[in-house]
Amino acid sequence: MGRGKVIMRKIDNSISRQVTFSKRRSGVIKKAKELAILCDAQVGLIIFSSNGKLYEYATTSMKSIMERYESCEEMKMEHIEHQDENIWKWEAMRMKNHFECLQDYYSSFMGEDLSRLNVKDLQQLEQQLQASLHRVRDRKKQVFMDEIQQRSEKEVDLEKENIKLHEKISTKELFNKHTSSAKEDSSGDSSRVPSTLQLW
Amino acid sequence: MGRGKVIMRKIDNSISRQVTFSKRRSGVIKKAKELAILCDAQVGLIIFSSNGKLYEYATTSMKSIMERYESCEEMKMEHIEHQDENIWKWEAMRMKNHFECLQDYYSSFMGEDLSRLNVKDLQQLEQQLQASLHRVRDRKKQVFMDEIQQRSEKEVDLEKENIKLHEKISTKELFNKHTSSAKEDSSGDSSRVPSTLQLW
DNA sequence: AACTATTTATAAGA
DNA sequence: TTCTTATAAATAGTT
Repeated sequence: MGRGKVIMRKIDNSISRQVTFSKRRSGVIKKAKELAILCDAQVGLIIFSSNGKLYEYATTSMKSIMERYESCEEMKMEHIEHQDENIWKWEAMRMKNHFECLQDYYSSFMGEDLSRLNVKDLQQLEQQLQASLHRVRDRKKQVFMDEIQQRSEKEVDLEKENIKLHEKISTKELFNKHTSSAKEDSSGDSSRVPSTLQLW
Repeated sequence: MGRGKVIMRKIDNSISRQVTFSKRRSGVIKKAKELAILCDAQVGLIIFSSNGKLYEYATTSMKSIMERYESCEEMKMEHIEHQDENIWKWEAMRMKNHFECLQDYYSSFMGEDLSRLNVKDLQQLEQQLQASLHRVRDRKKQVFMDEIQQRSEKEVDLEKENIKLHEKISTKELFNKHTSSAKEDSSGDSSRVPSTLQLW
């Protein structure tokens, strides 16, 4: 909405960045006010300019909004704790969200014809995309590594337990053989259980 | 911006209020994102619908934004209390705040411990940090230059006034010499005052 | 700070 | 809900 389309990245020129900040800041605050009034919503908006100046808008008081937010967060946490069921689902959603966010940021570039951008712009875009990709990949790798680590630890524990159980059974059999006559042949079965892998 | 002008008051119809909320909520969040990206601002936006559902957007994390807000509020209070007392203290705190902002940005950008980063990432991070440092230094320099400029202007004014006073005194002495006999020797003192520097 | 050509957001309709 | 479209509103570039 202006004389030209705007590319979604930090405005290089400091002066025009400041001017745009001033214009858009008031725009966003106006929109927030309208949302609050029209839709009976509670809104809190905090903006720090790049030189660190604070601007704010809140329907009631920022303090009360932030308190309400905090209590909401607590509730969310509790909810997540209770559904320890599947971390992976949550993680997947987090990744999806992250990806969608990146897509949002860069879809404007992708949809446009890149021929309009100069070499500098393209290089910058390339770098940004690469950096983002790295972040996502790194995070993904980390998550996988954690999972493998966990599973490996569990495996070790199970193996140990397995060995103990074998020993127990062997001892019991020895005891049985010495104190009474053999009635059943159960020793063969237990010795056939593989000691290196447990498929639970 | 729609088929008709909209009156700024709570929408009566619950259904259309919800629809409008949904549309405008995403609009405001989009605007906030754009402001953050284009103008390199830090933004935190909290929205509660009239049914109490929470929606949010934050450039870094809401927690860090809120903390920064709190520290800013404190600063404001102190600044108001001490008023004009010390501009420099305030400036120092502003710089600190700015630095914390950068820290926020880069900690979220790179994850947490650097041991996981490769050479390329480290180099990139180094470059970015250097650029940021430059920004901070430039700002600092600017502040110093402004101060020097102010003082220099004040000095010039004082010098001018000084010269005028000297002239006045000289004239008076001349008048006194001509109209009455010499009683006191005060002319020597005034001529000894240096005309180029005033140590107030 | 204003202006205005355009883009963008969105109200109403489907 | 989601898409479409006419129109209001925001704003980029300019003065």
